Amino acid sequence: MTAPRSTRQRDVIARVLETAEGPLAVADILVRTQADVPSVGLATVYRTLKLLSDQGHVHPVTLDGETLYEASGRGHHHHFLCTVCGRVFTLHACPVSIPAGTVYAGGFVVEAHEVTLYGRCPTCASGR
Amino acid sequence: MTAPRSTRQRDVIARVLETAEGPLAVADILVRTQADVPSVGLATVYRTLKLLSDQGHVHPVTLDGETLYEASGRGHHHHFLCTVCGRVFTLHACPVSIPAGTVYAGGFVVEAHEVTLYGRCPTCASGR
DNA sequence: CTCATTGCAAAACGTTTGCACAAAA
DNA sequence: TTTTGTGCAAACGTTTTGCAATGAG
Repeated sequence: MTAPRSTRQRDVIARVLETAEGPLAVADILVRTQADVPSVGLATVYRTLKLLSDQGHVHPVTLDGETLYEASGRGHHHHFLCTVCGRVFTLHACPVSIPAGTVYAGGFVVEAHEVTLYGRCPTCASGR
Repeated sequence: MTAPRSTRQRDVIARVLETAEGPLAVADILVRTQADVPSVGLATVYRTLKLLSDQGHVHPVTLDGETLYEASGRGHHHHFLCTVCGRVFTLHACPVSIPAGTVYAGGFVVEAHEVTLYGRCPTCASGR
């Protein structure tokens, strides 16, 4: 196999995702990348995200109609979207127990699941 | 209040959604509507979907990056996306028990939840 | 040198909007 | 008539792609 050549842009974009607290919008990824590589363009961000996705290092999360990206390999988790401030949080708790291969609801073989919770985050819930 | 005037297009689009087995893509809604009203245009479909959404008769579902629409008022349900045939199914079973108001994962007040299951639908699972 | 990667600008795609015309009241 | 709804085409924002120039080996 041919190992992809390492490039500054790719490394920076990968690190932006890896160090993020949660999933990021493309526009967000662009500005964070430009903090290190000011000349980087939008096309490169999109191309790199596709490449990293194909390699499995990153994956898209569609949340509330917005496409965000997050680093893979962080273990099983879900997302919480605060209906007040709009921020997205990563929750490592899981309210679902359906092992892969479970036959559910009359014949549906479940391989994976995704849960999105909506409500008030700790900050917004405390009235501040 | 002014009751919206009934129109053929609107009625047909609403009925398309109401009689659908699950959420539909906009392109799908267009062709199904054109079966009854061949002259209908895409803009009218979008405008009508927005109107029906604002009235609460219909709501968008973003699934796997695609925006689909389904009729409201069908009770609590979730979606199953078949990884083989790509079809979306509506499941009235719910694998989550988090009543509204539950404080979850250390301070997150949950008001609603959404679950998407991935796997093989009954047809694809039976090897046909 | 060769060849993958980049930035830019143009194209493509899904969705929205302006406007003149048609339909309903 | 007045008013609302419609179709078309243009506009819009986001994502993708063609291409010439750059950068790495």
